[in-house]
Amino acid sequence: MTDGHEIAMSLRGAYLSMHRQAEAALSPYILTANQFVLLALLNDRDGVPQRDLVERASSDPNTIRPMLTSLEKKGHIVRTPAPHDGRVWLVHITTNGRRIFKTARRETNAFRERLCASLDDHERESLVRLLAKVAASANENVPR
Amino acid sequence: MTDGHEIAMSLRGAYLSMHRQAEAALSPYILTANQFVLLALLNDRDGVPQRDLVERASSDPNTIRPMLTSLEKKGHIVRTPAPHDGRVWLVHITTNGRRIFKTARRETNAFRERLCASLDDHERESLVRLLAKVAASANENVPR
DNA sequence: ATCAAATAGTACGCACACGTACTATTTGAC
DNA sequence: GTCAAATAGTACGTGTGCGTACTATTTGAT
Repeated sequence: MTDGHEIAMSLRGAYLSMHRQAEAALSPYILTANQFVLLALLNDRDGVPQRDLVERASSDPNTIRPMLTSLEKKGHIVRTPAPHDGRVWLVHITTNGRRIFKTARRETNAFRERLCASLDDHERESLVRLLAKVAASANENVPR
Repeated sequence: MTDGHEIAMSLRGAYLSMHRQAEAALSPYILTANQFVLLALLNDRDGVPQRDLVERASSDPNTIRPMLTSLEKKGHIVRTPAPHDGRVWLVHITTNGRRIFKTARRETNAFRERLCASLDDHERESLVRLLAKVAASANENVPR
């Protein structure tokens, strides 16, 4: 029987292995895996509050903040105050940030293809669907 | 189409959500999720070199060492020199460590059941199998 | 027997991941 | 209009996660 402990250990093992590979693949571009994730999110949609990135990255304000500071120092992003809400800062990816991101993405394609290599189309879709279920059920008992 | 990026983001999201839940569930027992993993491994088989734990925990010597130091300080484990190899230290779980582990495991059953709750038997088995494939394909291009 | 290579572990540093506690600003019930 | 509650973000501390560089010990080719 497959129990919760086994699922937890598999998920942990797969994530850590993937994360190590991602860090190694990205290091030539002086980007961490997490910084790459932020740039990918901003490449899709920028000019957004930090809160938006926190949610899209499945992360936490206390984690995102120093990463944004670091990306800002490198010139990959800028933050501007939101016009209609004094609490909010909007995060924008810079031209430079977009360029670095696209280069890093292109040059790390092999990493992403390796992730898929051992799975057929149906398995990939299943995996994403099952992981989404796990994330949802983990999150649902976190009320506000 | 499900691509590598989508798999990576799902895996990241599921792992981080699960990890947060695990930390929250374990905090009353003054155990982190990772310390719990080590105690679980030692509960299954102890008197083992640190290297063995590193592999079974999908981890790294530099990560395991401070965790063992911390568990040793709490009296949950002890380390003894290996009789036949002067480089090796064998890690043993103490009676106290085993007791704490079993209590923590019992009291966090709900967390592990939540992980399974949204998945049927077949889905659980699929998920574990697919995660193992992902971990294997991530690891296989890490030669010695 | 000798010594280079391999192996187990340590030391230290950077980057998350996230908790608690805080400030600044906005919203909404009255 | 007022003020409590909610929201966005900051500040700081602990615990991984893992890289680089190191010591101690063992192994294996010669």
